[in-house]
Amino acid sequence: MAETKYWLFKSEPSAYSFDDLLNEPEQTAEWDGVRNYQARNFMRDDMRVGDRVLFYHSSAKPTAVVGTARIVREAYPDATAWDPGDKHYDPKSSPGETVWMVVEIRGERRLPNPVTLAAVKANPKLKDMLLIRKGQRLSIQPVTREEYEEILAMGEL
DNA sequence: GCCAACGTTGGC
DNA sequence: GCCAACGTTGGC
Repeated sequence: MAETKYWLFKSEPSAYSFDDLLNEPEQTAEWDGVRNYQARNFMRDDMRVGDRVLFYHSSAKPTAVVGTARIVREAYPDATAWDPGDKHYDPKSSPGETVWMVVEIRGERRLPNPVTLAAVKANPKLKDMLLIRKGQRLSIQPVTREEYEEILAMGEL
């Protein structure tokens, strides 16, 4: 059996929040609109059902990890890429020649105590997280098991 | 609203 | 293949 992996997904809550995810049927949503090759490669090549996800609110007050989720469906083509009316339309992609992919995630649990970016930066155990690396903008990032568990511990009161 | 950092595009 | 210009991300 493949080893469980750990991820951090960023979302601007004004566009799509953790509450939005929890309000979906089955708390499950397609993670579409990703238009970055590195993030796509993580989804396409590395994510497996059961992998754990930290859900992070960017451009929010405060910016924080607010909940957990799981990968519930592995990568398949992102149909929003060939919808001319979609915000993330990309003419490079077509049903015959897929460029962009999605996975599905299921919202799991809201953290009682959201772990703010400031709290992450203040914790020496988390000093290597990509999230706090200068200039790091990836919307999907790998996280180590240790980092994931530290965030969860901080997320309890 | 500003702007640094980064990825992508396109001219050459 | 280089690199300047441009668009986007995201913290502040």
